[in-house]
Amino acid sequence: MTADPNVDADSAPRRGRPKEAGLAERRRRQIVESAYVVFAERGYEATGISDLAAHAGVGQGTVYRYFASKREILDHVFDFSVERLFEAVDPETLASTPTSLAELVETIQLAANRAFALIEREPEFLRLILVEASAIDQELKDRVLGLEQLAANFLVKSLRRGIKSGFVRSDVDPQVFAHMILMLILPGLLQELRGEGSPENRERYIGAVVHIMMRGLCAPMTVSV
Amino acid sequence: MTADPNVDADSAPRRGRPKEAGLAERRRRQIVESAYVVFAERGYEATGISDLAAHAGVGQGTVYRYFASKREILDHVFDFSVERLFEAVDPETLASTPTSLAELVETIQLAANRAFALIEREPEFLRLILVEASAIDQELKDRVLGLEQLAANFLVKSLRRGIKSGFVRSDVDPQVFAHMILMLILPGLLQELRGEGSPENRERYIGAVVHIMMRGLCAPMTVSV
Amino acid sequence: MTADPNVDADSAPRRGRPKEAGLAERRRRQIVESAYVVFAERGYEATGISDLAAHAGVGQGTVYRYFASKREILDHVFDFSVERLFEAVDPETLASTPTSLAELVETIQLAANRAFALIEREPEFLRLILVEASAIDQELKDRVLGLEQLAANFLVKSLRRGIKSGFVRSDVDPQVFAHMILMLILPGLLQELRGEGSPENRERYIGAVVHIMMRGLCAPMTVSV
Amino acid sequence: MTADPNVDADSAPRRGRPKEAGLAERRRRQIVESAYVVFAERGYEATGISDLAAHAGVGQGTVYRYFASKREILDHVFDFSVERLFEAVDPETLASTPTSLAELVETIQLAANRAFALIEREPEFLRLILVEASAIDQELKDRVLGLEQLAANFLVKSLRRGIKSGFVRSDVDPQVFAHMILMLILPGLLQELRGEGSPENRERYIGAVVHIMMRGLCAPMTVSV
DNA sequence: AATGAATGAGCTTTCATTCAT
DNA sequence: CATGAATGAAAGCTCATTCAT
Repeated sequence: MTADPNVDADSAPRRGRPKEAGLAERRRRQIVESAYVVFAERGYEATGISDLAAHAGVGQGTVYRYFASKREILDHVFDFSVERLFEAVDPETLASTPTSLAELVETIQLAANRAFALIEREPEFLRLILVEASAIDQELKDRVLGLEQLAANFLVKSLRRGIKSGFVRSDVDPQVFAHMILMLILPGLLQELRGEGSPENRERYIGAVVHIMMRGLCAPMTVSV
Repeated sequence: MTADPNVDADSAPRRGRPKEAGLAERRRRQIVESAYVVFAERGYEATGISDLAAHAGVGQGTVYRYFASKREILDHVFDFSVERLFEAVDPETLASTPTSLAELVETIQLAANRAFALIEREPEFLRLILVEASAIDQELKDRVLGLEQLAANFLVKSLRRGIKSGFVRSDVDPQVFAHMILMLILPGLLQELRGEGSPENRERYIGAVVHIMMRGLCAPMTVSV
Repeated sequence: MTADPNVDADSAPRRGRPKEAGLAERRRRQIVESAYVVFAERGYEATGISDLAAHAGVGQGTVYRYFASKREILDHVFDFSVERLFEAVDPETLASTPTSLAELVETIQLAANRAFALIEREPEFLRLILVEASAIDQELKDRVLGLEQLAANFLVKSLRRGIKSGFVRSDVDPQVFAHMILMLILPGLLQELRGEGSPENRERYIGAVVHIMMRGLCAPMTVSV
Repeated sequence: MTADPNVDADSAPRRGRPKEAGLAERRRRQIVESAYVVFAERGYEATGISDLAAHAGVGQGTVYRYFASKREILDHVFDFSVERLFEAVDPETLASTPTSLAELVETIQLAANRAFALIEREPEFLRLILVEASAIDQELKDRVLGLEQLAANFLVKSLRRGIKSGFVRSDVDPQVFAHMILMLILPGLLQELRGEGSPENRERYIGAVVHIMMRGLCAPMTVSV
C-alpha cells in the first residue's frame, strides 16, 4: 500500500461520490420550508410524514435522514418562522432611541407594518405561530410566549427611556404597557386569521393603536391638549 | 324549562314508557362535561374516546349513541364552554347604558373581572378555548373568532352610545376600538396560560387597561385634564 | 308500570353486553397459542403482528388489546412452552427418591422419554425454546438457561442422595455431572432439530446415555466386572 | 481497453493498472471480519448495514459491491467463524491415531482446551455460532448442526479405531457416543454464555468429562478396579 | 339503551437496497 | 470503483368507530 494505485497524487484521497458540501443544509431547508407550508395548511397533527415528504418532493426516508422525528421538524419550522419574522421586522433598523412620544409611536408603527407585510404575503405564517405551535406541547407554547416576551422587552426599554425623558407619564408601568401595546395589534392579526385582512383595514387599526396610545379614549375637551 | 318532562311541543301524555324524558339530554350533558374536563386537561388530540368514556362513567359505545364523532363532541364542548363564559360574565347584568366614560370603563372592568374569575377557577377553560379549539380546523377557529366578535359587538354599541352622548371622542372608530379593548386583556390571559397568574398581577393589568383607555400614554401636562 | 324498566330491583344494574367472564383469558390463550405456532414456524423476527393476528383469526388491534407489545407475547409464549414441558415431564410423578443407581437412571430415562414424546408431537417446541428464544435478548436467554439450571438442580439433589447412599461414586461432582447428564440428551434433541428424529434413534441414544451413566457414576466396588 | 482490468488466473503482467489483484478479496475479507465483530456484538437483526459499513470503514454501497445481501454476508461470517475454529483447534495436529484410551481422552481434552481458548479470547464467537446463526433460517441452522456432525465424524473414526484396538468397549455405539462426548462440553459453553466462565470451572468440567469417558468407554477388563 | 370487544386504516419510524455522481 | 444520499416497503403500534350481545 505504498503508492496508492487508486487515486490522485494530491493528499486528499477522493473516493466515491463527492460529498457536495451544503447539501445537508439545503435538504434540511427544503424539508423545513415544505413543512412550514403543509403544517400551516393542514395542521401539524393532520399532516402525515408522507404528505410532508410528497410536498418536499422526497421520499419519507429522506425526511428521517435529516430529522429525528416529526416533532423535531416542527421545532425547526418554528425557528424558521421566527427567523422570517425577524428578517421582516428587522429590529436593527428600528432601534433608534426615540426622543418623543410621536417618535416612539412611529417606531412601533413601523415594526407593526413590517410584521403585517409578512403576514399579508404569507398568511399561513400567523396560523402556524399563533395557533398550531401553541397546541402541541408546553415547550412550544413557551416558545410562542417567549417570542412575545422578547418583543415586550424591546418596548419596556423604550418606555423606560420615555419616562426618564419625560415624554411618557411616569405612572406608566413599562412591563404592563409593553404587553398591552403588543396586544393592541392582535385585532389586526385576528382579521388576518379570519381572512378579512385588507390594507385599508390595517390602516384603520394601526391608526387606532396610535390614537389610543397617544390619547386614550378620553373626549377632546377633557384633554384640551 | 320549568316542569317539562317531555320536551317538544306536543304535550300528549306519553303512556307506557315515559322514556325517561330528558335522559338523552342528561347523557349528552354528562358526556360533554366530561369531555370538557379531559380535553382541557390533556388536549383534544391526546384524549382518546376511551379516556373520555371512562371519565364520564359510560362505555365507549354509549358515547357514539349520543355523538356521531369525536369531532362533534368537541363542537358541543365548545358550546358548553361558551355557555359557561356567558354565565360567568352574565352580560344581562352589565347592560346598563353607561352615561360617562368612567361608567363605561367600570362596566368593562366588571366584565373582565368576571371572566378572570372563571379562568382562575378553571384555568383549563382558557386553554381549551384559546389553544385547543383553534388548532383543530377552520370551523372551530371561526367559532373562537366569532366569540370575540360577539363581545366586540357589545362594546361597539356602548362606544356608539358614548360618542352620541359625547363622552367618547367622535373620531374613535367603534369597530376598531372595540376589538382593541378586548385585546388589552390578553396579556392577562397569557399570564394565566404561562401559569404566572396572580390576583395582584391581574389588578395591575386591569388598572393599566383602564388607564390606557382613559388617558392613553400621553404625559400628564399634555393632557391637562 | 311500577317496576322501573330501566334499572331493575335487584342490586346489580346489568347494563350493556354482559362481560363474558374468562373471555380475556381465552383470548390471551388463543393468541399465545397462535404465536407459539407461528413464531416456531417462521421465527420471531420474521413474524409480523399481522401474520400472528391472521393465524389467530383476529384483527391486529385485538392482539394489542391483550398484550402490550410483540415482545411481551414472546414472554408469554415462552411461559406457555415451559408450562407444556412441565406438563409433559410431570416432575411430581418422578420424584420418588431412588435407592439404587438403576433406579436413578430409570427415573432420568423416564423424564427424558417424556420430554422426547412432547418434542415428537410438536417439533417446533424445541426450536422455539432452544433457538428462537435464546436469540432475542439477554433476558430470554437467561430464562432458557434458567430452565436448564432448574432441571440440573433436581439432578444435583438426586446425585447427592446417591452419594450419601453409596450407590454413586463419592468423587462425582454433583453440580458438574448434573449438567452433563442433561447435555447427554442434547444429541437426541439435535437430531430432532435436524428432522432426523425417529423412535429407533431415540432408543439408541437413551440406551447410550444409560450406559455412560452407569459406568461413569457407579460406585467403585459395584463396577468390578 | 486492451488490458483486462479484471484479474483472474492469467499471469500476464498487467501494465498500466495492475488493478491490485486480490484487492477484491481483501475487501471481502475486511467486510466479513467487521461483520463478524458487529454481528457478534449486537446480533444479526440488530445490526444495520450502515453499522457494518462504518465498522469496516467503507461506504454502504461498497458492501453491496461485494455481497448481494445482508444474508449473504452472514453466510460468509459463518464460514469465517468456522475457519477460525479450525485454526484454533488445528485438527491436523491432533490426528495422531491414539493407541490407548488415555491417549484418546487426552486428544479430546486437547481439542476441547483449544476450542475453549478461542472462546475465552473471543466470547462473542460462541454467541454468533450457537445463538445468532441458528435463529436466522433453516439453512444456517443446518450448517451449525453440520459443524457438530463434522466434529462427531472425527470422533467416530477414533472410537472405531479404539474398538478395533480393543481399548474401547465393543458395545459402544461410535455414532452415538461421538455426539455425546461433544455434548459433554456444552455445560462449559453454557457457562461461557452465562458469563460465568472461569479457568477453574473449565478445569472441573473437563475433568468430569474425562472421568465419565474413562469409565464409560473403557473396555471391561481394564476397569476392574 | 348500553356495553366494551373487535376492527383495520393509518400513523411514525426503520433499514436493506439502489444508483447518480 | 466507491460513495452515501435517496428510497419505499413494511414494521409495530394506536385509536376512532362499529356491532354482537
